[in-house]
This record gives sequence, structure tokens and C-alpha cells, in this order.
Amino acid sequence: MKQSAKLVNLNRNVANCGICVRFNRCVGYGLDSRETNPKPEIGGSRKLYRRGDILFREGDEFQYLYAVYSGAVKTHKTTLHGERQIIDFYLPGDIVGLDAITDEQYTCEAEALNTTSMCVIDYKEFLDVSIRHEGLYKGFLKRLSAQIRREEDTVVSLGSRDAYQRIARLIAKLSRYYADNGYSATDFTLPMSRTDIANHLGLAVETVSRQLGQLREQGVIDIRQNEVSVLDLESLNHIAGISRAGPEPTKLAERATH
Amino acid sequence: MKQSAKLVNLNRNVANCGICVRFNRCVGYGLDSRETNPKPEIGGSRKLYRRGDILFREGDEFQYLYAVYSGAVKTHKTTLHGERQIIDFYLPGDIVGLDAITDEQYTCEAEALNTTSMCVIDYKEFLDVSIRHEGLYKGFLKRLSAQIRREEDTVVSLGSRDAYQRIARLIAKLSRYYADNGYSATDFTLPMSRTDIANHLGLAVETVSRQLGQLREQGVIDIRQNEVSVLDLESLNHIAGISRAGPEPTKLAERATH
DNA sequence: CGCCTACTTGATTGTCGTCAAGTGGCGTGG
DNA sequence: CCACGCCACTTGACGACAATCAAGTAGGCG
Repeated sequence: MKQSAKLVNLNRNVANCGICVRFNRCVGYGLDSRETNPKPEIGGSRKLYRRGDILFREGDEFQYLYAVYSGAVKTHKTTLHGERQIIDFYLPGDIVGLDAITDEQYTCEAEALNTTSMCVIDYKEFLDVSIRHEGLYKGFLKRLSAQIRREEDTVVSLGSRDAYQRIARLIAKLSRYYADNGYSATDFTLPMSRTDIANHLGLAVETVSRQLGQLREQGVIDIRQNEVSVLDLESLNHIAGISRAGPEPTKLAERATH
Repeated sequence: MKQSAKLVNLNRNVANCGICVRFNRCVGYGLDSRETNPKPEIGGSRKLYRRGDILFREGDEFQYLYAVYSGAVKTHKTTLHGERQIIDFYLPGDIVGLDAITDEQYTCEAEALNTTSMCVIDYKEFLDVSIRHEGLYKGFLKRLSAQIRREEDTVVSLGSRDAYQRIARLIAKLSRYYADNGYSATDFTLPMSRTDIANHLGLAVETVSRQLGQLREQGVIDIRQNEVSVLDLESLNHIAGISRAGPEPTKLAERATH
């Protein structure tokens, strides 16, 4: 587990969020281009993390928001029994650390899943700017609200006791994310390991493996290593319970009889 | 299931949040009294709901935030398979509807668990006021952040596969809430039914009943109907994994051998 | 008093976790 | 270039814990 202190020496440069192509999906969430005039001057520094690098730890004092520019991040909490629970996975456009605003303390540990480029934003500076930009303020509220919505969806996922459904839902969410961000909804790379998925969904690794196999056997997806191909998006969404379309209920029944 | 439209006729009066005793734990979350000068003029109307009354439904257009003044509320989502998942329970001081800000649409259904007094706050009006009150703005951001934190804790709860632990955690959280709000940490009323608990935690009602029985047998709590007495708060917190104190591991082992 | 709902308790089934062995990709080093 | 070892993942056998099915109890309310 590498120390984040070492990272200061990695390529560090100043980013101006106002001119960033991702602005409207990042700190300027929900704003259209008109609302961004005059351009807010949010200065973030860009940092590069490698697989396993820690952004911050539980108990660290809150200072920065971390916007994922490329790559992926996971956050997890540790119970006093020493068990870890992965809370969420963050992909480009997502902001890590919003949960630390409330008491100015990180209560998760954030770790890069692979080579990841992050925009590090000083929260106090951002706050000052946002006060002078009504649009930015409103957008930031929406971003926070969206994060609540995300966690709620996670709660729904974990609420269903069917492992098959949980896995399907995760894949479906990823597909949805990629589609929304201009990538292929059907072909993408799983940024996290089976172990991470298992932990996040409250399942054993073996179960994850088996259920992914099940999805493959059913012709819903193809998966080799971490490369996913969604062969039947409607079925996938149907199994996940997040779309009206899908196979006949009989298909689910067949699976059950096995 | 009663219609919320009927409720307009119930005692409706105007509340001035600025002078409300709960202000600093509600819309003025995280502010101390100095910061509330000049007092913000947030006009909420007070409404009374009865058990089973619906505040809003999935898909309704977002307009109001609902601050619980007394009583309790649950929110739930419905999957396309028709299964319901209870997302969260809201107690006095909590605000319902923060997740609807992002796209101005409610995606949960909110329902009163018992006789509940709510402050209904027009979001757009609140937004206007908050822009002119820096403290209010910052406090509101903290409130949103705190809600994210809450949902994260729920994710942790649902992540553990042990039913015993999930139940313990719920009770412990309630105890914590009551303690933080000036009530007894050891004697309180469960505002929700066993069925609701089961649904929220992803368990069967019977399991909830048995695990509560288990907690009783272990001498951790006493519970008759919905009246809870925490007999051993340290053990409870230990089982829940949210405190350092607790019984020796042997006590857990004993339970396991049974 | 009797019905209804919420909850409890018991017996059985089934899903998923655990234990165990095996496969395959990948980087290292000879 | 290949051998090796490591790690992530897969697959199989078995067992445990919670779901389900079923019956029974206890309040709450007409």
C-alpha cells in the first residue's frame, strides 16, 4: 500500500475547471454553457495515481475534493471488527469526498483501482468561488443530490437478496454510465476485480464468479477477464429490474429450475 | 393508502424556520446561533400526516423539501419486478426529498409511519434565501453531505451478510440518534414495523423476529411490542461494529455455537 | 366478543458461503 | 525464450444460515 505523500512528485499541473471539457459533468454539474459565463475560476491541480495508491484515509482531515478525470477509484470503510466494506466505485466525472463536507473529515478510505488522473480541488477555494456564481452553487447542490441518489440505488441493489440480480444490476449500471458518457453501452472494461465486486455487493467471490458465469450461459453477456460484452441489454436491464424491456418471465423460471 | 390531496385541509399554518428551536439541526444544519444573524426568513407551512399518508410518489415533480418535525417517515422505491425496497427512515430533524434536487423529480415514495408533523419547504424559495445567507448555504451543503454519509452507512449495514449484525446495527443507530437529540439512548420506541425493518435490511420478517429474540436472549436488549430497552449498550455497539467497547469475543462465539 | 393485523415460533428447503482444488494470465528471472 | 511463481479467477463438494411454508399467539379496534 503506497503512501499518497509520494505522489506529490508525479506530474502536477494546474487545471482551470472553467475550460475543462468535462466541466458540466463535474464540478459544474447540471449547468449548460450559458450559465457558465463568466467562467468560474476554479483552480484544481492534476495528479496521477497508480493502482493501489491511497487518496486519503479514514479519519484524515477533509481539505480536497477529488474529481476523477480518467481511471477509477473505490472507497471503503472499515468496521471495528476489521471487516471492510466497499461503498462505491467512482468513474470519470465523479467526485470523491462529498461525504466529508459535513464534518470536515474523511470517513472512507479512497484508493485508485488503476492508473488514475485526478483533479484535486481545494474545497474552501471552491466554496468561495461558488458563492459568487449562482449557477455553480445550484449545480453543486445538484451534484450532491445526485450522489445521494447514487447511494440510494446502491441500497436498492443490496436490498435484493438474489445474487444473480445484484450482479446484473452492477453490470447494468456500468453499461448505463458508459452510455451516458459517450462510450459503448455494450462493450467495456470492468475497472474493478471480482473480489471488489464481491465485497461491495456483500457476496463471496465464488458467488460473483458463478453468477457472472450464469449471465454468460444465459447469453446475456460475454466476459473474458475484465472485458465485458453485453449481448442482450434488454435482458440485462430486465434482470436488474431497471427497464421495462426484457425476456419473458419463463426465462427467469428456467434458470431457477436448474 | 390515503391520498395526500386530502391533507391540505389538515391544520396548516406558517412556520418561520428562523425562530424554530430545531433550526440548527434542520435547514440550518451545522450552524451555530451567531451565524444565523440576520435570521433567514424561510417560510415553511406545517402539515400533519397520519400513518400511511403519502407525502409524494415516485415520478412526482419535485417542489418541496419535507422536514420532519415530529413522527417518522419512510421512503421506498419500486423495481420493475414490483418489489419494494425501503431506502431510509426519517426522524425529527431529518429532511426528506434531498435526493430529488438533482433532476427535480422524486424517485422515492415517502410515507408517514405514524402521526407526523412536517415542515413543508418550497425549495425554490429556500434556494433564493440561501443565496443571500452564506451561512445558510454552507449549512445546507453540510446537510446534503450528511445525507450522503447516512446512505453510506446504510450500505455498510447491508454489506454485512450476518442478519444478527444488521439488526444490531439498526438498533444501535436509532439509539445513537436518540442520544444525539437529547432523548434516552437506552429506552425508545421503534417507529417502524418488523416488516419495514425486514424490507429495509433485505431480510425476511421471521428472521428479524428471530434476531431480535436473539438479542433479547443475549441480554443485550429488552423489547416488547415496539418498546425497546437497551440493556447493554456496549455489547450492542460491539455487535454492530461501531464502537470499541463491548463483550469479549467469546460471547459472540457462544452465540455461534448454539 | 370476534376479527384482523402484527408478530412469534417451529419445521423444512434452498441459496449462498466456505473449503478445496484447479486453471490461466502475467511478470520475473534465469 | 521458457520456467517459475504469483495472483485472480473458476469450478466442485459440502454445510450453514436464512428464506419459505405453516401454525399459533397477542394486541388493537369495531
